[in-house]
Amino acid sequence: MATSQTARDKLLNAALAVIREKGFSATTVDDLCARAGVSKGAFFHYFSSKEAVGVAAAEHWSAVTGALFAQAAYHAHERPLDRVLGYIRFRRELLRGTVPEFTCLVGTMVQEAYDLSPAIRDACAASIFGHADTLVADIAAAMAQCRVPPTVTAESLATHTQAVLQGAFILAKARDDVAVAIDSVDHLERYVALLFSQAPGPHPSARDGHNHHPEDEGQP
Amino acid sequence: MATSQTARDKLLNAALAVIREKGFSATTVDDLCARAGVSKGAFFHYFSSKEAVGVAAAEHWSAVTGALFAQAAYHAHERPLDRVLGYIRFRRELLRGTVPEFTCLVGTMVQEAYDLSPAIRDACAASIFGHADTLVADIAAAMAQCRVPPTVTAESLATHTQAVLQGAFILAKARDDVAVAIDSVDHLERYVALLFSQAPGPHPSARDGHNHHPEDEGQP
DNA sequence: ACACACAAACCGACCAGTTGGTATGTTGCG
DNA sequence: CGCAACATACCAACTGGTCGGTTTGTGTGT
Repeated sequence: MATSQTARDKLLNAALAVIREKGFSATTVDDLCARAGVSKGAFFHYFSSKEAVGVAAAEHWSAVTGALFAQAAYHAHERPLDRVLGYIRFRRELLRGTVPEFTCLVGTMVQEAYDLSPAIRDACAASIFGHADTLVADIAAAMAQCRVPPTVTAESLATHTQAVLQGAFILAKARDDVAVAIDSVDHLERYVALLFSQAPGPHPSARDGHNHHPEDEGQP
Repeated sequence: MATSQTARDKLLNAALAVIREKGFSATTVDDLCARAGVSKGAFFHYFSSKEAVGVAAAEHWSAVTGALFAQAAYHAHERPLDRVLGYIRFRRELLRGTVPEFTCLVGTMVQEAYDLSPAIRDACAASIFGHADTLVADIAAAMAQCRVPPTVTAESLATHTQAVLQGAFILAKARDDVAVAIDSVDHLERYVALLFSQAPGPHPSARDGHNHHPEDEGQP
């Protein structure tokens, strides 16, 4: 119900917005109270400390984004690879509006929380890697249908997609421009397409050596 | 140099360390003074504000890392593609020690500075994209020798490498483990290798390797 | 229907410690 | 001297957090 939104909900939604704009450390609890339109007493009624609202905001972020991706259309593709590529294209479509509107709350927070608060850092890590885990099944299914280099695992490719996205957000913030983020997502899509573009025969890799040129490592 | 290190130098080096650990907003000028072993008066003698030391730290970071990469060995490779891959491998070798020791100062700062200070954000952007620019010539030369998809540009691939690295730092911070960052750099190397290993298109004659280098940047 | 008990939700004034920044020095050297 | 390079003491504003109090909702006995 939008009408019976409790002060806790309002504070949590305010936290998503303000922390994405200013970062966690620069956000004051008065900021959150003002944005939420509640009093300081209400804040400390629901959250024992500023750190606690950081943890709760990360969990709230996981819930909100989890619902968004769960209902997205890319799951409907029949071929696993199309679901993976569909996910990447969906991420690109989300790159709209101002920078704080499409960047990732937990990616922003974890940078500051690394030293500040293990609890917040763990909540952010759970959000990022939990989201990555939702891709693993599709990637693994695609790998079962198509030969990829043997050192590639579904888990590492799933986390790599998150690395590219997080890095794209940083570059977009630096230049204050979405275009650079879109470019990186394009590269990510191209990488996945290339990885899975080899012939689908069940050949155990004979030729598939690691790309080490025998002539390099010469002399500096 | 080490003998006559002025308070400004000590503060700048302290800023590199502390801001990478705690982030910019959570760093106080007293933190910097304590780490540098100087007084607050010295701080405000050299820097007009906390924001000013952020800008100066970003510029100092550019100078330090610029020197590190300028003298690295990967420039010595003859084939441009080997220089590009050598850069990526060099970045992977730098992933050692604790997380705050290998992460990127300006990548950390720009997240917080986006809303806080345009001056800091611009200094961080200059550092990131200035570093990316040092790769463009080698990538362009590699593209001249090998066919890649037509939508790929040297500039966008150069910035993409930075996106992957910045994202890898975030994941490493979240999990407090270097391994996940190394994995992403592996994927980046594989992507570049795949991009430049495509079938050479309609003209196989242009593919025969080290024939003519339009220009060299000999740098022992 | 009504009065009452009781707890959760919420308010806003207040506090002690911290923050960025300043004013006023003191030192050392050409 | 005169000036740059520092140091010390200090301040006004702000910060996270506390505390007593008020409102609102809910169940209960009558």
